Amino acid sequence: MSHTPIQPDEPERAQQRRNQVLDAASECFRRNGFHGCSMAQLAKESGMSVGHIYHYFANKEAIIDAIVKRDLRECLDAIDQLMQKRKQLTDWPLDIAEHVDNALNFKNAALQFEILAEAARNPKVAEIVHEAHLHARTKVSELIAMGSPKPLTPEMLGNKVEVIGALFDGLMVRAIRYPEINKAALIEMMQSTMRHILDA
Amino acid sequence: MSHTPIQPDEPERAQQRRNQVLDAASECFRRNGFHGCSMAQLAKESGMSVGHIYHYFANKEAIIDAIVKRDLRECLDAIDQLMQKRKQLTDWPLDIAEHVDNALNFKNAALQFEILAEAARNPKVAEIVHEAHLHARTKVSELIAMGSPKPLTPEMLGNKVEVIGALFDGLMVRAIRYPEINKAALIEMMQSTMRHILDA
Amino acid sequence: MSHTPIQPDEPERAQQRRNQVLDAASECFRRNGFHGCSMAQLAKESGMSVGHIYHYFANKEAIIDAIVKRDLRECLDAIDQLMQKRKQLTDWPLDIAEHVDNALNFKNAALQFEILAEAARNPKVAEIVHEAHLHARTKVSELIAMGSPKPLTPEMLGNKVEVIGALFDGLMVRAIRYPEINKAALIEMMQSTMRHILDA
Amino acid sequence: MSHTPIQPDEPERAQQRRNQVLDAASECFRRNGFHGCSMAQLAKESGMSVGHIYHYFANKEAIIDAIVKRDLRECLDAIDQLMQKRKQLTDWPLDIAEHVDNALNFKNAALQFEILAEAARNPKVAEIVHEAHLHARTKVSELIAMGSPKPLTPEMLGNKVEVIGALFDGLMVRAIRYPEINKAALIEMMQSTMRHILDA
DNA sequence: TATGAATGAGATTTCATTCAT
DNA sequence: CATGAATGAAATCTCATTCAT
Repeated sequence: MSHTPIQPDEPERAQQRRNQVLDAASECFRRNGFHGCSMAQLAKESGMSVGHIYHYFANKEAIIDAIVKRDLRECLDAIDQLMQKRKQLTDWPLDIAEHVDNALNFKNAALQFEILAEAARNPKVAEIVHEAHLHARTKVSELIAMGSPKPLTPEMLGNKVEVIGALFDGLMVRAIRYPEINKAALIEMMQSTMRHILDA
Repeated sequence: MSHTPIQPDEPERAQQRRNQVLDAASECFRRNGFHGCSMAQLAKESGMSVGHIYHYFANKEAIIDAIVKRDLRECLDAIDQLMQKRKQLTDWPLDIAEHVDNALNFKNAALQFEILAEAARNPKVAEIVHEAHLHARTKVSELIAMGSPKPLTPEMLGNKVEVIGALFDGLMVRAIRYPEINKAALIEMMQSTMRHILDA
Repeated sequence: MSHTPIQPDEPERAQQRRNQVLDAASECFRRNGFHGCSMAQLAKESGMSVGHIYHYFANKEAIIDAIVKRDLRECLDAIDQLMQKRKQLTDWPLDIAEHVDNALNFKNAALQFEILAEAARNPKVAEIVHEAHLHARTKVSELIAMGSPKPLTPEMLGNKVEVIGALFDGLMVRAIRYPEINKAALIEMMQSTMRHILDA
Repeated sequence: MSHTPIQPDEPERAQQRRNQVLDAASECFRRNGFHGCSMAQLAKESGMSVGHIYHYFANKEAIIDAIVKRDLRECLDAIDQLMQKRKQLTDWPLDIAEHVDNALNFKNAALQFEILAEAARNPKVAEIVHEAHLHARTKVSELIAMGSPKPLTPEMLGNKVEVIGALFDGLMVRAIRYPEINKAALIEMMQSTMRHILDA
C-alpha cells in the first residue's frame, strides 16, 4: 500500500525541461551566436516562457556553459564509440570518413568556433574547454597506444595526439572558409598522413 | 627644388584616423569579441568621440569588415614573406617555427575564432573570409609546387595545401584549448608530417 | 448564475495599456509633434517604462500609425453621430455649430496638421489618411443625398462633399493662423454657404 | 577717380549664398520635414559646407524661420499679382483656376502643413504665420471690397475673406488626402460658391 | 510549476553646433 | 569666405533579469 511518491519523476521532468531549453539554445546559438540570441528567442523556440527558463538556469551564462559542456560531452562520446569499434577493426585509420564528415559539418563547426571565441575571453568557458580537451586527449591517447606497433613514451604519444587532433580541428576551419573542399580526396590524404604519424 | 606635397596628408590624415579606430578595434575585439565591444569602448580606446568614428565608418559592421580584411591581409603578407625566404632556402620545412609560434599565439587565435564564428552567420564576412582563403590557397600552392620533387596535378597540389593548412589552423585551436602544449616537440612532429605530405 | 468572465480581461488589460500609451502620445504629439516627442517622454507621460512600450508597439512608427488611425476614427464617429441626429432634424445645416467648434479647436487642428505633414512624406500614413478620407466621403455623401431636394449624379454629389469638406478643413487652418476669428459670424456665413452648395 | 568700393557686392554675394541655402532647404523640408532634414543634407544639397551655413544663419531654427517667411511672402506676392490682374477684369471669380492649381499642388501643400504643424508648437513661427495671415487678410479684403456691388461693413468683409480663404486652404488638405480629386468640376463649384459669398 | 508584464541599463546611431585651419 | 573634423547629447531600440500572480 505504497502511496504514490510525491515527486518521483520531478527531477526527470526537470531534466526534460532543461533539455528543451538546451535543444533550442543549441540551434539558436549556432545560427546567431551566443550574443546574437536573446532569452526571448530562446523562450519562443523552446516553447516555454522567459521567466520559467530562469527556474532551470541561473542566467544566460549558465545556459552557455551548459551548451558548451553538452557539446564537448558529445565529442567525447564520439571518441568512445570510436574506441568500441576500434576493438573490432584491424585497419583502424580507414574508418575516419565519418569523423571527417563531422569536422566538415557547417553547423557543428559554427558552434565550435562560437565556443572557442567565447573561451578566449570567458575564463569559465575556457576552463570547461580545457578540461574537455584533457579528457579527449587521454581517451585518444589510449586509442593510439592500442594501435601502435611499438611502445611509445607518453610525450611521443601526446604529440601524436595533438597533431592528429589538429588535423581534424583544422578541417573544421575549412567547413567555414572553404566549404567546396573535395572531401573524398581529402579523406585519402588524411589517412595517409595519419598512418605516417602513427607509424613514426 | 622644394617638393612640399600639395595635399598629400589630407587623405593621409583620414587614413591615420581610420587606423586609430582599427587599432583600437583590433585590440578590443580580441579581448571582448565583436559584439562584446561597444562603440563607446571603441571611442575611448581609440581616443576619439563616438560620433566621429561614424565619419570614417558607416556603422559597426563596417569596422568589423575592415578588421577582418586587415587581419586576413596580414596573413597573406606573412605567406608572401615566407615565399621570399623560401627562395634562398633548400630545406624549407625546417623554417616553420615562426609559423607555429604564430598559430599558437593566443591573441591571434582569439581573433581568428571571432572571425570564423562571425563568418558562420554573417554572409558578408563569410565572403571576405572565403576570398582570403582562395588567395592564400593560391600562394601556398605556388610555394609547395616550387618545393615538390615531382610534378603534381592541380588536384593533388590542392589537397596537400588544404591538409597542411588544416595542420596549422588546428594548432590555433590548441592555443585556446591547450595552451600548455609542448611547442618544441610539436614543431618536430609537424616537420616530419609536412615532409611526408610534400613527398607523397 | 455567475458569469465571471474566464479571461476577458487578459486582452483587456493589454488594451488598456496600449491606450495608456496612445493617450499620452496623443497629448505629447500635439504639443511637440511626432518627431519632437521622444520615447522617453512618452514613457514618462504614459507612466510606463520605455522598454515596456515596445511590448505593445513594434516601434515609434507603429505608435504614430495607431494615433493617426485613432484620430481619424474619431472623425468618422463624429460624422456617424451627425447622421443619427440628422434623421430627426428638418433644418440640418443649422446644426453645424458643434462642428465649427471642432474645426477651430487648436489642439485638434495641431494634430491634424501633424498628420497631414507626416502623410506628405510617409506613404503608410498617406495610405491611412487616404482610406479615412474615402470613408468619410462616402458617409457625408449619404448625409447630403438624404438632404438634397433633387436627385444628384454621383459626380455632383462628390463635388459638393469635397467643397463642404474643404470649408471645414479650411477652418482648421484658421485655428492656427488666426485664432481670434469671430466664430459666431463665421457660423452664419458658413450656413449660408452650405445652403447654397446643397441647393445648387 | 573713385576707388572701387571695397566690398560693394559683398551683401549681394551674401544674399545669393543665403538663397542657395534656402532653395535647398525649401526642397528638402518639403520632402523630409523640418526635423527630418539634417544640416548635413542641407549642406550637400546647397553645395556648401556645414560650417559655412552657420555664417549665414545662426542655427537651424533661423533657417526654418526664413523658409516660413519666404514661403508666406510668396503667397502674398501671388495675391498682389491677382490684384493687378483684377483691375483689368470684370468677371474676376472666373480667374481662380490658377489658384486652385496652386492649392492642389502637392509640394506646396506639404510645406504649408509642415509650417502649420510647426506653428502649432513654435511661438516664433506662430507669430510669423499670424502676421502673414493678417497681411493677406487685408489685401484680400481690398480685393473683395473692390469687387463688391454694395458697401460692406468691415465685419462682413472680414467674414467673407475668411470663408473664401478657408475654401482654398481646404483644397490644400485635399492635395494630401485625396489627390485624385476632379479638379475641373471642383473649379466650377468653387466659382459658384465664391459668387454666392461675394454677392451675399 | 509556469507565465509574461515590467524594468532600466546600455547599445548603436544621428545630429546640431563649434572651431582650428 | 570657406572647410569639414570633432564633439557630446539625445534618440530609438534591445535585452537580461525580476516579480506578481
